[in-house]
Amino acid sequence: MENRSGSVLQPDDTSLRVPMNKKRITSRELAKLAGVSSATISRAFSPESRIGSATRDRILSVAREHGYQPNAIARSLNNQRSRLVALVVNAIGNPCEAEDLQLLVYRLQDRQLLPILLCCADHEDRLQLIRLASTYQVDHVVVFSDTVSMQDAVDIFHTTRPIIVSSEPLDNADVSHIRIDGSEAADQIINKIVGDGRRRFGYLSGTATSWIDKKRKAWFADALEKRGLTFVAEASGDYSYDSGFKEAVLLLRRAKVDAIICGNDVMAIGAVDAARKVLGRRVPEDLAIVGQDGIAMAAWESHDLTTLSQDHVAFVDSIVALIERHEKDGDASHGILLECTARWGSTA
Amino acid sequence: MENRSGSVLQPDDTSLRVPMNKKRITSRELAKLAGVSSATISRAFSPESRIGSATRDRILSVAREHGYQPNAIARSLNNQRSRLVALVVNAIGNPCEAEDLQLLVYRLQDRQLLPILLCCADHEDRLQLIRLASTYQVDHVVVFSDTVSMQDAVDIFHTTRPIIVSSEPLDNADVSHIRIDGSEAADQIINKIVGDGRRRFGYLSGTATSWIDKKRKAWFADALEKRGLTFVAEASGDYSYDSGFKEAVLLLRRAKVDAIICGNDVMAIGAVDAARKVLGRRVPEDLAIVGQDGIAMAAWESHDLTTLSQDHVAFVDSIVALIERHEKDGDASHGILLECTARWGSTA
DNA sequence: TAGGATTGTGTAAGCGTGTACAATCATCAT
DNA sequence: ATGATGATTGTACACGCTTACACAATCCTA
Repeated sequence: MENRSGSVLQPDDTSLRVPMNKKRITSRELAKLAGVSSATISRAFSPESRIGSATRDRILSVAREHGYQPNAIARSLNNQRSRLVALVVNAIGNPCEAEDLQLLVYRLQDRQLLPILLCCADHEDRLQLIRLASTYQVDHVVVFSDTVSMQDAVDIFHTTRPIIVSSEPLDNADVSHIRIDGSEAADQIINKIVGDGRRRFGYLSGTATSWIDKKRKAWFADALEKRGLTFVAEASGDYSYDSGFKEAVLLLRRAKVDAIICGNDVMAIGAVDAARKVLGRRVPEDLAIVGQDGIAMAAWESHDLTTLSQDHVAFVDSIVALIERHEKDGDASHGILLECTARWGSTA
Repeated sequence: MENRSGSVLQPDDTSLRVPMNKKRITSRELAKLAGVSSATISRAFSPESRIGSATRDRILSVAREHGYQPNAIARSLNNQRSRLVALVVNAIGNPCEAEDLQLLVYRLQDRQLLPILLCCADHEDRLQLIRLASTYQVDHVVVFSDTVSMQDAVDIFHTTRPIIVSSEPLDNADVSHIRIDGSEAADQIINKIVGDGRRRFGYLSGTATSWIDKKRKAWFADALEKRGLTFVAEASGDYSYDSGFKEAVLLLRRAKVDAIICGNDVMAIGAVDAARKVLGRRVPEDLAIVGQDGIAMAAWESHDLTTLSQDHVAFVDSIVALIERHEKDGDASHGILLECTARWGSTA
């Protein structure tokens, strides 16, 4: 406590701004300053409250002068409403999740909701992490990550109905969910590729623990089966470019395929690079490659990927719609179904 | 395939788990159940407290049984410590920010700190948004976005010393900052390109409101000047691929240049694509292109970009270090300087 | 065995809000 | 003129937790 340094010892430096290190002022102190009770302060800051408009103006002016803002923590404790939303995500390094997240955050901000971000991918104890977030009494939870089970989410957030993104039809009454279905689009894609005369398909899947990945694979497997075909080679990466690149090299070296379906776009881009630069195969002439997600990057000239694409705007709209319905009637659980579409590039 | 669920109530579905919609139990209620006072409950959950280990075990067991977790909002109100960190970002759609953010979030989570994410780019009233976050009594603020001024950050977070990322040397005692300097690396890059015989440089800058962008340009302009050169053409985008693509086309059509420096990697990739696909110029033979950021994608085979790269790990380490120093001694403000490095690809 | 130190627990007072209820006051119809 | 009415504001408590303080029980030392 002896060797304090910095601006503390400069009482002269009083600019017009609120000085740093000044303890935050409370509503009771502001009440003194404005000559009213703290209840009136509170009313001045909640638009629905009945309060004389002259009083309100005066209070707001004094508040501005002293840099007062109501303490959201105290308000949350009282209200039983925190205006916080937990977003449980695998990792935002993946462009697909980053793009969706970006959109969602904007939409939440517009509604004065603040997102708490939880990244599960590299966290050894996901549940502990999510449990921590749940103690902040978040108003809503959106689970993007398929590495945390729906039942765990329900258990941890007793009081909040989670919004789950999945590819399975769910019948759990305790959650609302958005189901992504790409079977139709996968069928179109397979139809086109088979129509081009290709018969030997490989699948390059993402993380093994991901059950969304299994579902994605099933969409294509079903489409192949309808035509009397199956995957003749398989490999498994981790959704990263590097893994797509490496696994594609291995797969192409050990198996004769003329088409590869990849678990996501980033891996598909890696696979294209591997095929062209390492194996010297022409894409799409010698080898068709298909991604999944429909990220912006897939449409760049340098990639121009054919991909099973999700409608990102509709997706985020759905999440926001579910949040709004939960705010209205906390009781009901809802489900939304979203269909994917084929986005045609030059790689298949 | 038959699923298209609306809002369906299913009251019979009672599993063995903690039932949904059960109101969260409080410490006082748990105290009754465990036959102790609520103070003892609190002690059981704070490791430093003096409490009999038998009592603690019993309480923790009863707590688990009833799904009790201390309410972090109430705890924060009491402690004056929320364990929340505000991350003020432009947009996470940009891979550079997404990668840094990803790393940082992991590091915060390891320290039991929870990030509140604020995206400023498309938000009309940034300050209002940030003000909202400040009411949550966040323990720390990290400002990545150069669209919000340092002084605004200080004003809004009176009580918290913001951590600012900038490219200017700051002498504001109220903030800690991390300064990114790329002048040395820019000089190396220019040296190499000039050594290759190129003399006509163009600059493709990012968002006009960004002053980091100005600084980046200055690094290269200075390096050119040292060699008696200047930028002979300029254009301005918004850090996106599309803008990089479009502006590069325009720039290349109206000016004769043999090298383009871009404000970030994503724009550089767009410029490369434009040069090759639209203008039919060979990169790097006819035209050198350089990016900035050093995102993972820049190193992909399909791009193999030469770029002025930041050390992302060191960057995030610095932020974490500043946070830890602030936790230790809230009084002092600190500064950290990070040098960029040149990362050589095949585009220059 | 006494007296102090140590340990474990309860009591009560906040932390900064929102809000039900009471109180005040001006307005207005009778 | 008077009581009813509605608009404002103050008072007091609750939200769920932590912690200073008090107090009882146990332990140690001489």
